[in-house]
Amino acid sequence: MTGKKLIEIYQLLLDRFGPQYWWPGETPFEIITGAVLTQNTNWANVKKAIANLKSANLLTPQKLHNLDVLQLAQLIRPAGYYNIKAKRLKNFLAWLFNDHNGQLGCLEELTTDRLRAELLTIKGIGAETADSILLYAFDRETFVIDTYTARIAARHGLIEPEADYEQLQLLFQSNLPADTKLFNEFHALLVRLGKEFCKPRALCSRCPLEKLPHNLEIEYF
DNA sequence: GACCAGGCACATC
DNA sequence: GATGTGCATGGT
Repeated sequence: MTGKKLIEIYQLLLDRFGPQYWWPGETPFEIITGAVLTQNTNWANVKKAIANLKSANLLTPQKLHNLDVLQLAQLIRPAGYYNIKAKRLKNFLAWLFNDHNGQLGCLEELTTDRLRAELLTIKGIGAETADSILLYAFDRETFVIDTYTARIAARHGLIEPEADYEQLQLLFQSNLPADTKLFNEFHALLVRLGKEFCKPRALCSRCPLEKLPHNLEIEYF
């Protein structure tokens, strides 16, 4: 695997789909909230939950921190898993207020490694959610690995299908220039590709990357 | 009605 | 350490 090849894939996707303008969210806190709500969930459902929070004028760290967890759960219901996600948002806010004065701005002072490590201590924030927050809310040079990215990389023989999160992240981070704009757009484009062409139980048909060596031994992932 | 969606923690072996 | 399971709504 070479950086050149990944860049070629990126350029091909950008030519095909155009810029995706990620992350869809107006503020860092909206991005963080969306990152938790979208766990294993269609973004259309997340939008409804975020719209509920916005129309209730509650989409700030302070207001959600003060809100009863059961009320929060009801507001985010459309996003699914609403009880556990309400708790996860509360866990994030407890950390923010207990350890960082309730100020997202305080997090800017932390190194990326430190911030990532702290995010991962929060129950409900795993590797992908942490990296989404780092890249899209804090503009840190971290490549986000999601289900689509893993599936696409495996099917196109960019990596072994058993590769874990760290190996996948290393693939992208060690073969691309550390550029948040690039990481942002590339990941968004991979999700776009995944949604349209890389379904779990069907081989891609007319995949935009089909000129790449497609590993036909791997039927499903 | 089955399948899928921009995961994660926890139980069990 | 690997594998299985609960969490849940809403669109196709």
